[in-house]
Amino acid sequence: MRLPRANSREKILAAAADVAREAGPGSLSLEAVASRAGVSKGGLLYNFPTKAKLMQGLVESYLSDFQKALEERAAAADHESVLSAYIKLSADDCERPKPSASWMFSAIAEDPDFLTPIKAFKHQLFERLKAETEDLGSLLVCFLAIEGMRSMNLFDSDVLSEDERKLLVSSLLKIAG
Amino acid sequence: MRLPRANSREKILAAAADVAREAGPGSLSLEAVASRAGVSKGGLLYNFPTKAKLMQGLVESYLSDFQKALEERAAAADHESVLSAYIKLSADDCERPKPSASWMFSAIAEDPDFLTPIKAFKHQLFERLKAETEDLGSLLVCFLAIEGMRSMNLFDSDVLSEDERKLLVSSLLKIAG
DNA sequence: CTTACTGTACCGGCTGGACGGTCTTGTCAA
DNA sequence: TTGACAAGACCGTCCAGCCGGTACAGTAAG
Repeated sequence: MRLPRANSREKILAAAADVAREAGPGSLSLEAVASRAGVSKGGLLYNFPTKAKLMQGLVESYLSDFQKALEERAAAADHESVLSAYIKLSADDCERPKPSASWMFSAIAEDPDFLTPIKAFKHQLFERLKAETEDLGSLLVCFLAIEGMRSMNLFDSDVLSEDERKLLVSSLLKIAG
Repeated sequence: MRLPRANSREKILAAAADVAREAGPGSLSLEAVASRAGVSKGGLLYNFPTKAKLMQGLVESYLSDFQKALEERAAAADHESVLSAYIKLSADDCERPKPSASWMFSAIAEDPDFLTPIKAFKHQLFERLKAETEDLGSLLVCFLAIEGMRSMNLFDSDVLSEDERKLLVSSLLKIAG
């Protein structure tokens, strides 16, 4: 029934993220992903020969999406710092009530090393921000606070109210200068 | 070989945390925990009738340990705020290179609801801090930055150097007032 | 135009193994 | 004797990975 013109890879990746978010990270099985993506298990394995490759694909697409979004924001208003762009981007990401990256937990359970590229990316981003910021203390506070915001969103922990998050973002932007 | 009076429960809990940390959160099986704790599978199931109960035990002991440590610190120097105590406690916790709570990933994979008590605890802590702090903006930044520090430690992400972490902590303490 | 070949994309059943949980039997200390 | 385990066999379930098909698409010879 060869579907006309669908990029199966992206469909599968999106389906995997959906399954992890909705059924829980522990329910991210190949069959669940295949069924969700409207693809047979064989078709899934054709695109991703192993579960590890699927996880890797998830990480890579996550990272490239993030980098693209960050670059776009940083380029759009070149008078503002990368740090500000990062703050705003993260705030927008965390606006969405449901965590979009629950699959990360599945990846960690599979093998903690899957997160290595993400760590490397963060390290690189941090170095980039250091080069642009004069006050290291402020940068540290901002960077870690964003990290905290992202982690809370990831853990689906709604400790902060809407207003509080807005206040947080504005405080961070002020600190960032 | 019945050992005299060793509290098996705690031994098992500690073993579970060790297994998750060393073999990865995905390798936290009952057999692995039992073997690590020097206990038979039957013995483990005697103490924790089900895996869910084991996870629950992990969460509860984590929370009670944390609360105890926080209370001790806050009481030791009653001239300092709870926020300062929380900052210092978290800094000390993150000093240890290896994350001590990888089991959390296992718990999430098993069932995300296991984290509910932890979320509730954090919410409660946040409310307590709000009552004590006059500047909500500063509190938010501090609270989230600590969250970020803890999450980085949890994910075993060593983006910050030793010096940077110290600078961060002193910056936070300054913001906390 | 047709037939035959080839490669791509995908289907779906199968299996071997791991895991959680149960149950039975044995053992030792209080 | 009884409570707190030890030891491990056993079962049902689930799942990743493999494999043998299948339905096209493109190409190219005849």
